[in-house]
Amino acid sequence: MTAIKSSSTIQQNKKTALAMCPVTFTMEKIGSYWKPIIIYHLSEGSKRYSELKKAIPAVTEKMLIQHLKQLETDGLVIREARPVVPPYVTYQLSESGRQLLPVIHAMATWATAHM
Amino acid sequence: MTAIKSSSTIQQNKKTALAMCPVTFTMEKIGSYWKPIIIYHLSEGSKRYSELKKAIPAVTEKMLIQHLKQLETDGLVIREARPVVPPYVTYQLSESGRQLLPVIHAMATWATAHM
DNA sequence: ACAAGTACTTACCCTAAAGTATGTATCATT
DNA sequence: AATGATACATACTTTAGGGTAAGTACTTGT
Repeated sequence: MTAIKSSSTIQQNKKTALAMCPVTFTMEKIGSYWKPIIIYHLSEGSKRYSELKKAIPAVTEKMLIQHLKQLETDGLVIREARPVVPPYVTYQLSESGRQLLPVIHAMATWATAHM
Repeated sequence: MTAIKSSSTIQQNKKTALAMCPVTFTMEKIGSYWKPIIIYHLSEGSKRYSELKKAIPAVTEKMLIQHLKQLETDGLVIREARPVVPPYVTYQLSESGRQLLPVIHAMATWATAHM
């Protein structure tokens, strides 16, 4: 987890933008270019960590778990770990995560119309 | 305009993500946290540069024109300059820019439901 | 002569996000 | 005893985005 300097101007601007702009709030949650991809793949249903890795070959492991953790703490995905060896961990969209799908879908339709 | 290193892995990953994921394509166009705000303010209609500046006090001039230029070259906004002094420049959403409004709206509704 | 207004432009710096590489724990299998 | 599989963790480096500050052009008003 990267440490953030809450005193920096960037963070201050983000704060005010967040307070005033709901769109920016959503961007905060899904605004990296890996997160929408992860969410998209989870829209098909629950997936193991290794399945996600296979489904998204370009992502590095660091990025993958980093974003999965963020999505989890943001309440968008649910992590389930079975206490077995080797580990068996699955990720699935939460309710608010699923409610993001219209957003994802709206973006996808716009993109396909304008690529 | 910041020079970008097209050889970097980041850019390579973006390319493959763009080719495969329409959502990422949309993110490329509106994925900074100023762009959605700018688009939102232009959704009310054509605005002068100085009006946008007043409407979004936190944005610096550099960021504002930088993103306006990008939005223009991406075909999302239309710039009109009247050849007068002092300059009179207006910005408005293009057709594809207006078609983004459902996306913005979807994000806003999700945000207000989950803040 | 000089300030003011408008729409930029440019040079420089700082930070957060992303990438690279390597390491860890646990048990089953060979 | 070594290897493989799984799901991470962590130290270090690079890069793109954003911020700061200052300057430009052109004309009108004082």
